[in-house]
Amino acid sequence: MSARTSADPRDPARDIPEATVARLPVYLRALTTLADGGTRTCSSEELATAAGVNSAKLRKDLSYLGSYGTRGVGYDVDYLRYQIAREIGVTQDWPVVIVGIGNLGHALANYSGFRSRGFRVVALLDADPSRHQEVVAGVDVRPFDDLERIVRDHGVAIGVIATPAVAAQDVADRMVANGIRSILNFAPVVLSVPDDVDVRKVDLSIELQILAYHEQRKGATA
Amino acid sequence: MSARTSADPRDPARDIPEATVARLPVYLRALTTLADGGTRTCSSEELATAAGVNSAKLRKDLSYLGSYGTRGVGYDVDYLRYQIAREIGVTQDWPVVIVGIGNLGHALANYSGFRSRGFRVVALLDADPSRHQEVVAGVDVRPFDDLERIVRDHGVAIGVIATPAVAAQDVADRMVANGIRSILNFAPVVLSVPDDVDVRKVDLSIELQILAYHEQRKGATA
DNA sequence: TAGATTGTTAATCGATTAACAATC
DNA sequence: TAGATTGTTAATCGATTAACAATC
Repeated sequence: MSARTSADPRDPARDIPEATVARLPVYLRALTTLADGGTRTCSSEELATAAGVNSAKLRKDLSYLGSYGTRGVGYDVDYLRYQIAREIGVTQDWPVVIVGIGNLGHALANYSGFRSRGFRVVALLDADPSRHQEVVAGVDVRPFDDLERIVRDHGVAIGVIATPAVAAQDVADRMVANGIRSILNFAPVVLSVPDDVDVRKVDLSIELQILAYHEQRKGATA
Repeated sequence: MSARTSADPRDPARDIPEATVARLPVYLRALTTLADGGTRTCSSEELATAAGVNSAKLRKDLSYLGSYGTRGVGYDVDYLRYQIAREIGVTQDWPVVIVGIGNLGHALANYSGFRSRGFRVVALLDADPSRHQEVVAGVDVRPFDDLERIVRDHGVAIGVIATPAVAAQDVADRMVANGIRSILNFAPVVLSVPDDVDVRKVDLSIELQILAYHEQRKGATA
């Protein structure tokens, strides 16, 4: 009778399928857009359209969280939004550290979407001493060696790697050594980390290559 | 006897599973790293490790392309690299246009990984006239209205959207109107486009939210 | 030949979808 | 009650994996 296999959707230890987890932030954003537009209630059909999925998938996904709609009526936008935010964990504030303040690091530090969605950039780290005078997006750029102190002082659990490829594994090792167990990696390398560390990667040129593959095939059949 | 359902892996019109297509660029990068390090031949086990997958999945993926290994020996690194590059379509050069030259647009324009992987940024477009004097990464920033001419002159098939969310749908509509059928979207909105247009999205805060979900659960069970 | 490693098969697992009973 | 819409079921589809025959 492990908590991991509980069938009760309100059990916080049950597993939500990965594909569903990846879509919850999309639903959250769609609900926020609806709320900003003055919508108080919506059907699964409306929300699905706003999120770019079909309504069967949306309802199936929401069923893993619990039963937050009303049959014959639909969903209360604010209520559902809160439930999803709570499920994801963005009702609390997540301190984040960004390592590597090149063009991409700058863009990330300035990205307002982080703050508005529950993330707070508490430090920007760079190995280059000539950058340690800079202030980016109101945050001081600090030496990479400050990582340990910053993780401890702010309780950082999420690290973002925006360094060149050659530095990324070292940065990841140091993050892991300091207790960070969730890493968002923009460097084009496969990071090797312990099993209990989560790495998500964003690789711009991989995305373009996937598009190129399909584009090439469109040309061939057209 | 449709070409779409051909079983011959060398038939260029057959379908490769999406999950496999998304991993081919990873294999390509791993092979390039191996080649740069002087490796001439590798086993599926070595390549799989370098790419961060298991060897059964790697071999299954490669089997969709053809039979490019030698039993008992492994794969010739350069040969396999060429075959994957050809399959993806990055043996040719893809002209790309980037719209929206904020922090992220700058980072994308300066990203050397595009050029080295078969993509060439032919134009940077921005709606803000005060930016039209700028030169970023050796490319002039032009008015958004130049899109039609640039797509025509350079044969652009891939567009990158790095504008604020409110502008993204308009930009997508204009791209589609000008014949672009592959879009990489960094704006946090669901784009609505015709069926024959491919959209891939990169959403930084969604990636962080997925990490936050898992991080929250780690805390609960630890 | 003996050892090594690919390419393929078949079983399993997870995700998607349509349909509809439950119920507001 | 009649109409609308959710939450769930069950079928289908696609992806992963282990095992191994083929073959260098």
